[in-house]
Amino acid sequence: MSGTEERELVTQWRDLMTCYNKVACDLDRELQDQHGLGLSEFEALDRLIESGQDKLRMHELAEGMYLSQSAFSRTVARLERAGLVGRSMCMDDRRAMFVTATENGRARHSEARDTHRKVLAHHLS
Amino acid sequence: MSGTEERELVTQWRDLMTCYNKVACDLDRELQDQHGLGLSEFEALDRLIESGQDKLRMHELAEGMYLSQSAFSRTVARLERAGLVGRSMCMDDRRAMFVTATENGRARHSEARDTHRKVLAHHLS
DNA sequence: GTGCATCAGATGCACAAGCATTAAATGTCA
DNA sequence: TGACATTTAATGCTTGTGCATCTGATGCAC
Repeated sequence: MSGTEERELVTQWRDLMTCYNKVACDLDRELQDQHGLGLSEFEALDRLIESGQDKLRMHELAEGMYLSQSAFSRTVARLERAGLVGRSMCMDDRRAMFVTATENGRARHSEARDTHRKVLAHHLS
Repeated sequence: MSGTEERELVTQWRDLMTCYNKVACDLDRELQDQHGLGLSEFEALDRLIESGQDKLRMHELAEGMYLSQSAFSRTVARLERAGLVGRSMCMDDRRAMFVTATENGRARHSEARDTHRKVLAHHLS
């Protein structure tokens, strides 16, 4: 790997970090201030509702998310504590838990969605 | 904003999150395991050494970094505790602190650099 | 000079993250 | 059936982060 290639790689990575952190930070602040939702909370809620499914297993919802298993588990716990999702047993596999959006959850998501899209539009191309 | 545009925006953002978190997590783990350096620690050390300057003010070094002021302050404190950088008063402006890489700091950076570049090359185009 | 805004950096605090571990249910194979 | 590995999700623990605040030093206007 040449020195020039290295430099480009590092520059690319730094740009990525800067961009990600700017957006994530701004997004988190806006969602928190205006809707009382953290970034990962919104993300989980968003994916749950947009899946079109009434209920999803934890594992299915976690799929494709950027969080570790433990962080995800706690995120859903926070959403549940806030009354935005409900959890129920899965009878087919009693290890698994179903997650469902509550009415409050859908309402909150609907409100927060605009903020989310607006911040993204502002930062990304 | 049309629905299609929205979808693209969200997809773009999710890809960015996924990519960033994969790289950051992997990078942090490798740097930590192999060299006892956290991601931000390496980043600060890297920028300090690559600046070509013998010493930099905290503020100058923080410039362009993705961290908040407090997080950056603590990062340098950790580096100092590890003996990788030194801090000294700036006589021109006694509010400011100079940061300098120590011999140990340069050595550690030199070792870690390869790991860093390798992980980046593996993940980024 | 005095007063006041501003700036550099450190710190108290609350919280979300990852790692390792745990508990219980399920799968597998003899 | 019984023993053992695997999977699903939760939890104890430590640590890094951002926000707000604090302490000093500097700049500026009067």
